[in-house]
Amino acid sequence: MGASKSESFSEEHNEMASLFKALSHPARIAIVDYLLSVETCICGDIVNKLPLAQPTISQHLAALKNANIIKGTIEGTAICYCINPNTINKIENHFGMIRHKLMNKCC
Amino acid sequence: MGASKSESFSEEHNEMASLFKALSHPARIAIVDYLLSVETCICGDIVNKLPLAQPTISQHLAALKNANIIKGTIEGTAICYCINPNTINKIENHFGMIRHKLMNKCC
DNA sequence: TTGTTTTATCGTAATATTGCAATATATTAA
DNA sequence: TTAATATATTGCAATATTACGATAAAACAA
Repeated sequence: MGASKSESFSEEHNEMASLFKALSHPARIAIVDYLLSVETCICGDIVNKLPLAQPTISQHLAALKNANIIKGTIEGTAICYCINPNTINKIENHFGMIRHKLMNKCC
Repeated sequence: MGASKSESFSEEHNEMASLFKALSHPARIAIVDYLLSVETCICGDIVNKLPLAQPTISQHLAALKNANIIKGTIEGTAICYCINPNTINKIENHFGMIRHKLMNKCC
């Protein structure tokens, strides 16, 4: 007891839940927001933008990277993180499906 | 240590994170999916559709209701849950913003 | 009233997340 | 090589989530 019974749910439901879980922390929303606000795919100064220690931010970045929401490429000693548009598309499609099904209902 | 430093982030970032957190469990995705699949806003048989005990489902429903993703109206001894389109709109708008910002970038 | 049905809450155990200091790793510069 | 810089990992404590049995609460039926 205590552990999530993810085996009991469909792969698609688990996948969407994982994507939303990756976005379920304000620091990770802020990271995505920051990555969208800079002209180029800017790197490690995320640490200076958030009120969290470097290891904590590294973990949040790893969570976003693990969910394929961002991707990072090594650039010298720094790493250049940027949004992965494919994953954004996937989430948008999910809500497109919800929107479509909602239109056929009253509520 | 351990607790989320939500005070340190903007209200909007916290709000979006809360919405995504409400959707970050496969059971809750499945509940939303089920509510979208039935013609009318059907009620308590969600319990029979998911491999979870009734108290657990009640908690998941409460989490969705608390995030304003679903709303429930008392219907005799049953409760009729259905999707709240306003909250779906809010999330869609967030991704609309992301989409808009992404278009002005290369990555 | 009593019994039935439906949903919510309590209590508790198992597990997961969050945050950070300390440390490790990797790349560049000198 | 050594030093400096940038990011990742480890280890641990605090907190949060998940799940369910037991029980409570609310609405209706008889």
